[in-house]
Amino acid sequence: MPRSFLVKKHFSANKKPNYSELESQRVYIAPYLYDKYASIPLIPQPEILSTTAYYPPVVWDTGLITTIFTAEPDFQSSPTSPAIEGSKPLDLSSFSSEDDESGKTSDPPSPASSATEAEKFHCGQCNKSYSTFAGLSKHKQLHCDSQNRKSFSCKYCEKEYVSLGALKMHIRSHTLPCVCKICGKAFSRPWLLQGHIRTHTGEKPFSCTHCNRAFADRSNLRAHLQTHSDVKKYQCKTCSRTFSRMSLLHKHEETGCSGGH
DNA sequence: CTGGGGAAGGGGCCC
DNA sequence: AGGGCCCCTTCCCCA
Repeated sequence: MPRSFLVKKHFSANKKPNYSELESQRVYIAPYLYDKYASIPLIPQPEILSTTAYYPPVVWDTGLITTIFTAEPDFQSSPTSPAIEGSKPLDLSSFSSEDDESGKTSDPPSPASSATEAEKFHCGQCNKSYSTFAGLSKHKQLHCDSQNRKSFSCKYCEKEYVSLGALKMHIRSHTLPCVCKICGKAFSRPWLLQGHIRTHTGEKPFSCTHCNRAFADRSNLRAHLQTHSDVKKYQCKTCSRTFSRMSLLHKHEETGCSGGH
């Protein structure tokens, strides 16, 4: 069943996008998806056009996919993108629940906790460390340099951001420039569209090493891995019962933990 | 009712 | 400085 209820419609009537600075932006297909790279000049759909300039959407169709497959790569595939090598399932054994316990958790990322001797740039305000000056500068701009903080307000909603980049990214959630030609769903970012495309292709590159299941989404695999663990990640403070997902814990708490489970 | 899967949104960090 | 990717989280559906 389509989950269009979760997808903001691209043709909202009260949208009046006119962000000229975003006009020239193109949406790229990430290289790790099809092992090719393409820059796609786009033709806005009539129903989302206004008399003002508009943020051009990506329109997916089979012809586009063909273009992607035949396009000359414009840059090398990112080494930090282990994801998709053809349609070969990925071995995510490193994402076992044990690793999750010792590694990243739902806690906010803590640069200091992963600090190495190379992280020699320290924030005087909060003592966090960064390996590069650029990293420290961005941190200070976002969090610890209040006198330099600026407010970039979204014209579509009440949200404010401390950087133009953050605002631009947020605005995409309003303009939804990435449109699936197959079903018409619109997404804010190319990789969200990529994930969506997998629902059409059936591609599931993330496989569980404990069973034969495979997943289209890494996070879903991570959640699945919890089901193989006796002691799950999310624990009720009242009854100590553990759950594989935070949502299940929340549901457990909301329905009233009796403390005796 | 509960647990798990599918799909998607969005913030933060790294390059 | 900005794009890409990772990760967490949420929501809904279904068995």
